[in-house]
Amino acid sequence: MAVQNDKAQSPATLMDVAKEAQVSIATASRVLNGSTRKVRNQSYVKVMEAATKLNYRPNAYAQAVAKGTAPNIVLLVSDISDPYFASVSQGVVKAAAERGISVTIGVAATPHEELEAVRKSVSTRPRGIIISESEYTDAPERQALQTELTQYEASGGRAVFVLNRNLPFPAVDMANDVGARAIAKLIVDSGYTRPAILKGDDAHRSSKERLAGVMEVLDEAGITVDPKAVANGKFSRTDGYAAVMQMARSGLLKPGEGALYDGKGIDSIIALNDVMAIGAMTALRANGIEPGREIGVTGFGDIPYSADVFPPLTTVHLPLAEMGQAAVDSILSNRDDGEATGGTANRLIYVQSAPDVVLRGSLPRR
Amino acid sequence: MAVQNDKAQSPATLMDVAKEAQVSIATASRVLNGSTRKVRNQSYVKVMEAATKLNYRPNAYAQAVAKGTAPNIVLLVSDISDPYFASVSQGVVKAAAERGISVTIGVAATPHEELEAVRKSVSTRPRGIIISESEYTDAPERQALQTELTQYEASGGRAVFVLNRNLPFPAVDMANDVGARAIAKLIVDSGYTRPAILKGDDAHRSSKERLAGVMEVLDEAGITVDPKAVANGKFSRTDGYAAVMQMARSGLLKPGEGALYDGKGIDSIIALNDVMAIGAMTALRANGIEPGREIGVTGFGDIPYSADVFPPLTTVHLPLAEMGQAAVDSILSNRDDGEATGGTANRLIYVQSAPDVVLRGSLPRR
DNA sequence: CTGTTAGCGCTTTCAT
DNA sequence: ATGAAAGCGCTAACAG
Repeated sequence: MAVQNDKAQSPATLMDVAKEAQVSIATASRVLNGSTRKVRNQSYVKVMEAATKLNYRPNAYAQAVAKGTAPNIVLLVSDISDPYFASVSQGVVKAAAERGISVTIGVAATPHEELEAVRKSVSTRPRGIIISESEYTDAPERQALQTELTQYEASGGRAVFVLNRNLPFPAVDMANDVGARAIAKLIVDSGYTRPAILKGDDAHRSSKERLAGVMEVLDEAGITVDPKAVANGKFSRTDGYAAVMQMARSGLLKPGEGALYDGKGIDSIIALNDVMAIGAMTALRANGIEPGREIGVTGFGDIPYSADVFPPLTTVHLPLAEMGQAAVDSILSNRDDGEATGGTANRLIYVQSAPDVVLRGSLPRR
Repeated sequence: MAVQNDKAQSPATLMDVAKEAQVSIATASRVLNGSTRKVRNQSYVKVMEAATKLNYRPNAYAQAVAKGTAPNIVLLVSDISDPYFASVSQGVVKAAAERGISVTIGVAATPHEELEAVRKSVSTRPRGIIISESEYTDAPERQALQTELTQYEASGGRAVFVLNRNLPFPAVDMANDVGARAIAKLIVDSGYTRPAILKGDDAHRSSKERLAGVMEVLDEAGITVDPKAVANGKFSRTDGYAAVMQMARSGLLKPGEGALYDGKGIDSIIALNDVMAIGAMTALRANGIEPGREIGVTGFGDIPYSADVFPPLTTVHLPLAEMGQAAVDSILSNRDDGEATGGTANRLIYVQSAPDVVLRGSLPRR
């Protein structure tokens, strides 16, 4: 019976390589990792050969400890499987990969989880922390989060919010209000007069801004939104679906029966988010109502699949992936560039493209 | 003018805490991180207070170096924004988080990138590497990848494939053939006789298995698939769309004109993957054909949004998130449990639920 | 160009 | 129960 020799065999270390190549460990380090190589060609070759032979892989953690930082950033989202976050993540991962930086994705759905996630992240001393969270601007954890991030920045890290900045840190932002006004204008111009609105939590920054923009235009147009036609929810497919089902159950959807708009029912649904809009469309169908025909629907975000539902969703285009990239760029940018403008704290990072309306089939002219 | 004191201020270290609490660094370590705490209550309190006061956060890298491993696993996908991967990722992240493990997500779209990603991952000495890649079972990198992973396993790591294992390592698998036969049977039983098939690359394992299952049933039913009605592509929305557009351009879609099935055209589309099916439906519409009415459509996977397209997609349900969880479980499971069954190499990890067909509107009876 | 030698922050025997 | 000290694998001065 063989000796217990199938134990885990640890990977070759720099020292192993140095020995094999008969050079000092410092030299080995220089050729294998160091930047400006000032090594004799002969040693270089010897080290490379030894490394290959031993299948050497540097220990990233040891490097990180020795250097003080590691080439990685962490991205916090509330749900990776939400197409919105998926698109942002894609941009983040791509931009990071191009710079040789890896990204750790953490999921945090509640303010509490978020705080915990940030704490854990800080332990990892990343170059930056991107928070692409979507809920709650005012939670009890808010203060603790701010403290944590401030501390983190003081130690050289960079915190960046994406689209829903609710604390004094740099943030990638888009003109939510502009997009909201555009979509509302389209509603008005297309002849709709009795909209329902599907919004997010009032503490949700983006939702609030979009709502404000929409209301402004509606007001100007002399359209009064029936309070009963404004539904709350999270920015999720499920809540969009639920909101419409609720309206249906209350008999608020059908003209005549409904108490909405003096019994005339709604003629459109303005969802402040694409997935809500998609959920709403499905719910409409579940009630025998053809979305886009009987009731116009609009979204916000232009996630990839908004073009594949039927009728295809008219929505506001947000450059999701670019926003993710911008966040990474911001983290990796020169650390002192905020000095001149009074610190980095409140810097807003705008992505080039504007939030334009994408016209598709879900909102035909009346 | 103040001294340059706004420099990055490094976070408190264990030593700082120890000093502050007036105990040894070892004691501090024990209360803050060590498992079985055998520390006097008094010291415990002192250390905790000091840690809080100094806002101590352990340096994860230093811990990793000292311990030899770190609590993290890496997940490789080819595209996070694909709902399929997003769902799997969700399961992975969730399961990992429950065990206090963080997951680093890497994106690798080509075999080459994949190999590079694995190499980089290994540097990070993770507990495990999950590969949820979808293309190419035979690429030149294949051998190198196997070597790399074998080495990795030898050093105590765990490699796990998800659904598309193409190398001798453990894999989370589902009975693709069973699902495929079921969907094909449904096609036949529903009265369809002239299907088009949208498949992935022939080197793609899942695609191959599904195709085989479908063909088997079709054969049994005496249905001969017109070769021109079989389209290749990647498992992507875009390729599904493109495949159908291509058929349309070639005049293969419409009865009479088409050369398919003796000029009678296809009556259904069997996509071996949901996103392809969704792309195909949109393409059908772009050609004035109503999916689900004129031409039946089926998918495979049951991604979240397959219920939101119209008509809702009839597809094979795959427990995506559960598969991700299973991969994590496998990595974290006892390392020696494979011994009895002749090693861990070829172990297949089946997830409980079966690949059942989900009946929705896209495939009405004829 | 290359080797020596301190650390980096933390864990973990080994004594006490 | 607690402290001293030896690493973990690697980088970065600092001398040659």
